[in-house]
Amino acid sequence: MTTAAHRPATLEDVARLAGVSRSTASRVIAGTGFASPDARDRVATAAHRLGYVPNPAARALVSGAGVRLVVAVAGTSAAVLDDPYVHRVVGSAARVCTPAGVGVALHWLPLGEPTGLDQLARDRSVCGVVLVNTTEDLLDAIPRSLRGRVVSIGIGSPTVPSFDVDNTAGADAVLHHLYATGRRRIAMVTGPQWLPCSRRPVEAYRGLMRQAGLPERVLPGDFSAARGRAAAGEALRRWPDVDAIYAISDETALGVIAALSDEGVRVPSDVAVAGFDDIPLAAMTAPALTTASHPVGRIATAAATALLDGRPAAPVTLFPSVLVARASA
Amino acid sequence: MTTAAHRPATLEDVARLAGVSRSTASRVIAGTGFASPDARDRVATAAHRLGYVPNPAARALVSGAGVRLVVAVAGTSAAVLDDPYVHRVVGSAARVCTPAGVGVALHWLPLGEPTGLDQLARDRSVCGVVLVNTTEDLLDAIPRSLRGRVVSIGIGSPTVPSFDVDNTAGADAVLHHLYATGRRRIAMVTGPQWLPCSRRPVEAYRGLMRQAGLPERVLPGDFSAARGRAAAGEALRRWPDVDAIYAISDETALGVIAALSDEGVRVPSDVAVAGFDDIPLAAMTAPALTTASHPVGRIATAAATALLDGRPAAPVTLFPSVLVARASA
DNA sequence: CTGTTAGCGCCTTCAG
DNA sequence: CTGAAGGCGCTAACAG
Repeated sequence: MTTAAHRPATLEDVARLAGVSRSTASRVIAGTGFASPDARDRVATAAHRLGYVPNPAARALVSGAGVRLVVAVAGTSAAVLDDPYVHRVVGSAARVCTPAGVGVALHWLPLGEPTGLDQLARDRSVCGVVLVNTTEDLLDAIPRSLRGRVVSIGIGSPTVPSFDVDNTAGADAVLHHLYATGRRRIAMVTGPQWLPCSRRPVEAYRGLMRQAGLPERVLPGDFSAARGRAAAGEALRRWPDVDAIYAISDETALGVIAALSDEGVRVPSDVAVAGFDDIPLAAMTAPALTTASHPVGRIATAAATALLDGRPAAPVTLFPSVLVARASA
Repeated sequence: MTTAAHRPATLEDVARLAGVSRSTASRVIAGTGFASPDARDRVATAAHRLGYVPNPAARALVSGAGVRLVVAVAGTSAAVLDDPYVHRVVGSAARVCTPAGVGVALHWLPLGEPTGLDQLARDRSVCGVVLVNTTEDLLDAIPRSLRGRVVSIGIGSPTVPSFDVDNTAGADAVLHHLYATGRRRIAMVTGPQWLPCSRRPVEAYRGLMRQAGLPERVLPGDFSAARGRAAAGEALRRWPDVDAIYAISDETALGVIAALSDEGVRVPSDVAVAGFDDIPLAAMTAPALTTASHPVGRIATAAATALLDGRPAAPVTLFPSVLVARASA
């Protein structure tokens, strides 16, 4: 801790100063194996005085561990990597990986050609892969050698633990809220068709509409605000009596509200609008957005932690999605 | 590319299959040094057939390079690491670092005790540090051994290249817009006091107000939407004639608008509101937010790229901040 | 132009 | 309980 040595101390330096062998120093610093209290103490002191910081790269090399955790995002174009959702996942992952000496990498998995995973499987610096926007095809394409080192934020499989929000329950809660507050002409803006986890809310919607004897009005979406704007216009045109629009993303919902306002339609008196995610700004818009929460940070943290821990995770970890009733619906 | 070998191929395997030495294989794969067209070809073929992927950790170990790029964020609490702005920086950095086999780590630098940097300096797995929320104290505390491996998103120093948005010009543009559209009682909500780059807009504001003979009305802020809500109330109470509120963050501006709406104050007819950043949602709120753009992604990309390239960057790289006039002001 | 020779910093059997 | 020895996968001088 004293001198800012120009050449950072190595384990060798610590061992020499402590008057022990590298092996012993290694044991006490890694906290593995035996060491006498005396040795333990001298090594600790030496390490402290030298300001010794272990080199994760060397450590990984010898133990075959890997120094990078890869966030692999499926999508139609590399632009998915700029998505705020993806950034939240990467940020949260980086935060938990840092203390372990692991860095985070960000990969794009082009939809329909899942060979990208093969390369990751052969990269010995990769300690694990977090799949985002997981599809069935993707799960099928996971190389055997990656087994046990892959988790999914979204759907999983017998060999790939899933960390996900309870989409169905979240959608149900919002839809019930809409119904309970008197809405009967409810339109829905979906997520991307190819994304499994955006199908569940649609099923929930169709089920409830059918059950209540209400018309089904589905508009395809892509989670974007721009799509929300367009979808609102379509909804108004096709179904002038619409009294609620449920979007599967807060961004989209805000786009819907913006378009509605432009058209002179009032929210929520004329048309109620609800979203999904509860992004930080959802509480700050006018009107404040009614939505279901989606703890992205906690999910990503759990997924990354499972990988770092190494031991097999539960097949499915579901995070609750709770209704947040605000002004927009 | 053929077999998904259970044990990933090493350079040794490639060399053997190609019938050359490890060194030669290394040269053609790393693209460094000489190699006959023949050797080059055979190694390439072998590597391809084996699906060889170099191990960045081993490579870094021997070349002394480092496998992690650290995003180090100064702040009063570790909660800064959850900031959307920070996540954007990390995401963008991860994207450019990935092809280089470098992972991204995320560190919190507690304000006022800059010893965190010492530890980073001694970690041989760190190839570079991107400072976020840089303060003068932080710049002073950078260990010599880190020189040339640190860049700053924010203020810099003779030894630390700065990548930043042109705050002054951005603030000027917004303020002039406010003035040009007839606003004369302009209040401002600042960023955190300790953050150097949030001081420049304040100076711009004071300068312009003084020059125009208008009253100075400054409210301390912290970039948060919650603070925006509170600040709007204060502004209304202290200066009932206020006709514009300029916040140094879009989140804060949206908080201001929300509070104003709650109070029955109309935006922009009663009070104009402007922000700073142009976050994606700024165009989707009602009213759409007038702001100045802040290309966080490009800035972070440039900063990370400079570190990866290794060669000294320009002392200051300024990104333009352009006025985006929408409905709120 | 190519192969040989040394390690990078660390962990992990093994004898002692 | 401890030290000696070997090697993780790769690159960087060197001689040939």
